[in-house]
Order: sequence, then C-alpha cells, then structure tokens
Amino acid sequence: MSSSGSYINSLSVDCVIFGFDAGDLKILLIKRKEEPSAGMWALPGGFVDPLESLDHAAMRVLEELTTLQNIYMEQVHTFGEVHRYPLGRVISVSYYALVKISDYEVKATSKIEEAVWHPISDLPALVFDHRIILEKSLNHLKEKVKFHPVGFELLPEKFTLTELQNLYEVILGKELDKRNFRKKILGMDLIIKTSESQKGVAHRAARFFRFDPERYKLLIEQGFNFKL
Amino acid sequence: MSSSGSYINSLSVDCVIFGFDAGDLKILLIKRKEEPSAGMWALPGGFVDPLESLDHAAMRVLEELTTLQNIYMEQVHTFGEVHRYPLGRVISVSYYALVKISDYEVKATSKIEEAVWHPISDLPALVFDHRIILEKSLNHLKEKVKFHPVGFELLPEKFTLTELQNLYEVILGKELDKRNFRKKILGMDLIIKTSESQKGVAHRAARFFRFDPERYKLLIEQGFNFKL
DNA sequence: GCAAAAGTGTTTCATTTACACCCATGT
DNA sequence: ACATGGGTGTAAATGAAACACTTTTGC
Repeated sequence: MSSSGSYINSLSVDCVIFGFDAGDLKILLIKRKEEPSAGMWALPGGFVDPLESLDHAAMRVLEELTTLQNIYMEQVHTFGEVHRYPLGRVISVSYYALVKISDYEVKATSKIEEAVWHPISDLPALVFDHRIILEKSLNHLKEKVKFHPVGFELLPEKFTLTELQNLYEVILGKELDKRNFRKKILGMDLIIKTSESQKGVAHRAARFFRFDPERYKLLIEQGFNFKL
Repeated sequence: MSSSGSYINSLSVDCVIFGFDAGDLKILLIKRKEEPSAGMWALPGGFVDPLESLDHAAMRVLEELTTLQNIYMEQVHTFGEVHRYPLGRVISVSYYALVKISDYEVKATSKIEEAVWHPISDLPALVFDHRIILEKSLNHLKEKVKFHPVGFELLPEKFTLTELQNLYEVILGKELDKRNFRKKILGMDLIIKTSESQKGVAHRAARFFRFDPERYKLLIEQGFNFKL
C-alpha cells in the first residue's frame, strides 16, 4: 500500500444532459472557448471546488448552464486514465441529467458558453474522452429506463401516450406495439389522465396524461417493480 | 464555472471484495494499523499513484492483498463528501471484486495488514463511510447477478448445482425452487456437466459442473440475454 | 370527404410458478 | 435401515406478443 501521503490531482465533473424534443433524444453540448481544443464541442463540466461535494459540483455546473433546478441527476462513472486530458492529470466524475427541454427553452440564460442541443443520432466530434463518457451515460440510461420510471423526467408535465411511446422507442432503439404499450403503462397505475386534450391538431386530439410520483412512492413501498 | 485552476485533493480507491464460502456471502476486511481509527475494520484501499489509472490502482490494492490475478472487478461509485475522511479531503473511487475463496485460501500471503473474511450478515463497525460504500456495492452486485452470469466468479472452477443455487439465494435474499432453478440454468446452455462427482459425502454424490465463458461470448453475439 | 393520428380487445404463444417422489451414498 | 441431500416432470397461471378497425379533428 502507498504511504499515507496525498497526491495532487485535478478533479472535475462532466455532465451528460439529456433532453427529448421533436421525436429525438438530444444532449446539450458547449463549444469550448478556452484552450486546449478551443472551438471544439464538449460536455458541460467544471472543476470541483475544495468545499463542495461531487453531487453539488455537478448540480452547480448544470444550474449555471440551464438555470434549471430540481433536475433528475445521477452519477455514472469516474474516468481516471492518466493521459485523458492533455495538460495534466484530471480525474473526471461523470453525471447524467434528464431535463424537460420545454422548460429549458423558456428559462435558458446560458451565461458562459454557447450551449446547443444535438440529436444523439448526429453528434459532432467531442474533445478528449468525452465521446466515451457520453456513450457510457447513454448505455446507463438505456438500462435505467427499463426498470425505473425516469422517462417522465424528459417529457413536459403533461404529455400524450404517443409522446411517451416515442420517447421509449427512441431510447430503447426499437418499435413498440401501440396497444400493448398502452395496456402495460396504464395498467401500472402510474400515470393519470388529465382533463385536457391537444388543441389545433389536424386529427383527433390526444388526451394529456401526467406522471404521479406520489403514487409511485406508494407502490414501491408495496413491493411494486416498474418494468417496461 | 470555475476558472481553469486545479484543486488539491487526495484520491483513493476502496475495494469491496466479495467471496462465497460455507453458504455465506463474505467480504474481506482489514484491521487498520494506522491512525486515524487504528484498530477498526476497513475496506482494503489505498491512494492512487500519479501515473496509474483508477482501474490499475484498484487491481494493485487487490493483488497486494490477495496475490490473486485475473479477478472480476468493476468500478461502482465515487464518494466525494467533503468531510467523509477526518484528516482532510479524500475522494474515494469504489470497486467491487468477486473472488473464489478456495483459490484465495491457498495462495494468500497478506503482507500488510490483517485481512479477514466477514459474513455480510454479521459485520463489525467500519471506519468513515465504508459501511455506505459497502452497501452500495452490495446493491450493485444484487442487481448485476440478475442479468449477468457473474455468480460463477465466486465459485470454484467446478461446482454443484446446489452450490450455485445457494449462492443465488444468498445474494438475492430469497429461496428458489430447485427444479425450476435447474431447468432454467441448464436450459441456458452456459454450464457444462463434468465427469466428476463429489466424493465422501453421506448422501448421493452431486455432479460437478463448470461455467463455459467461450459459449457465453458466442451466445452474447447471437443476441442472448442472461436472465436469472 | 379525406388525410392523420387517437383510441380500443382478443387470441396465441412463451414463460413462470407450484408441487412430490425416488435415488445414491455413508454411517 | 435410516438419514441426508441429489435428481427429475407436469399442469396451471401469468405475462408477452401479434394483430385491425373505428373515432375525432382540421383542412
């Protein structure tokens, strides 16, 4: 074992921020303004302050960028290859976040850097090992949605069943049967029919539903397991 | 966002080393000889050297302790609460490892510290936040075994179906039906019947089986999904 | 009235669960 | 001969998958 001495390292967090819009899963990237790799696209990130936790640092990065709060966020993996960053050794703890783009677009005041949503099906080259970080988060998300109702974090408060189905189809990368999907999701008793419907659409208006987190907590306590 | 400056942190890895023996899931703990908390039980761990990756550091800690190599190991989570360690800020990246205790007991030359297997059902108090680190790894393991054939990493090369079933029962924390278990596991075509059987047991001798990793790779390529 | 998406049940098939007795070995 | 764990199949219930037509709305 090493002596009890400490080593100097830089510690950063990088955030993979997922959104869902126009039928596409997207992530928020910033265009770097500083060297190294100025002008290239990168995951939003920053150094961890000496007196903040990792979770706090990740939240801070996200809030500074989007002005959003109460975002679903989870640590994914820590990247510590010696030469992953060209100017010295930097350890990066990655987080992924799920945001409702509809909220974001209203409030965004991205102070620092140019932040743009990119569809995951068409991503630019990323700096350093950010592509790998992204892939790891994406895989994590794909596994997560199968057994936890996190998909709702990506949709507006009120959504149609078709929107929900599209979301799952995009994340899981496969088509789902409409009737089976509705049967299953409604049978779980997790989403509630609202009194509102779409307006001004050139077809039969779809009913809006909303997720019921209280009900979910209760079901969990009773041993319920979400399974898509 | 912070300026591009770096911050000084200590970075360590802590290993949750699982073993299975006498029908019990166990973890390997060391008795600390240094302050702080000398004499208390702790997860094996150590500082990350400036020129080694995180994975390398974790492997090194494990090999120094057990002299084992080619161990199944996986990063779980990074703990970064500001005051988790009393003498200063230390970030800890946790890993879990699965070892075959039967191998270990032959080769062990634990050089540094007293290392003892403790059944998870009866653990001593642990230093710092090691209890939380352990719990997180245990939960991770519980989820992992359901969908990945990692249980075999905890058993000897050759094992009986009853041993395998006991292992799963202990990890999952519930009883399994003998006939259904055998039907399912044999139906996957992942384990091979050897020509050997138990000897000297006071009942009908059980057949030994072994896991076939080549076969598993092949099945994976064909889209097979392990599911217990 | 036509284009476009919403909404709705039944049948078939696959998977999971429940369950009980005979077999081989050592003492 | 008895105690101990090894080994085996079938039937019922549950869950998953396949599948087509009617409804509502805007143009």
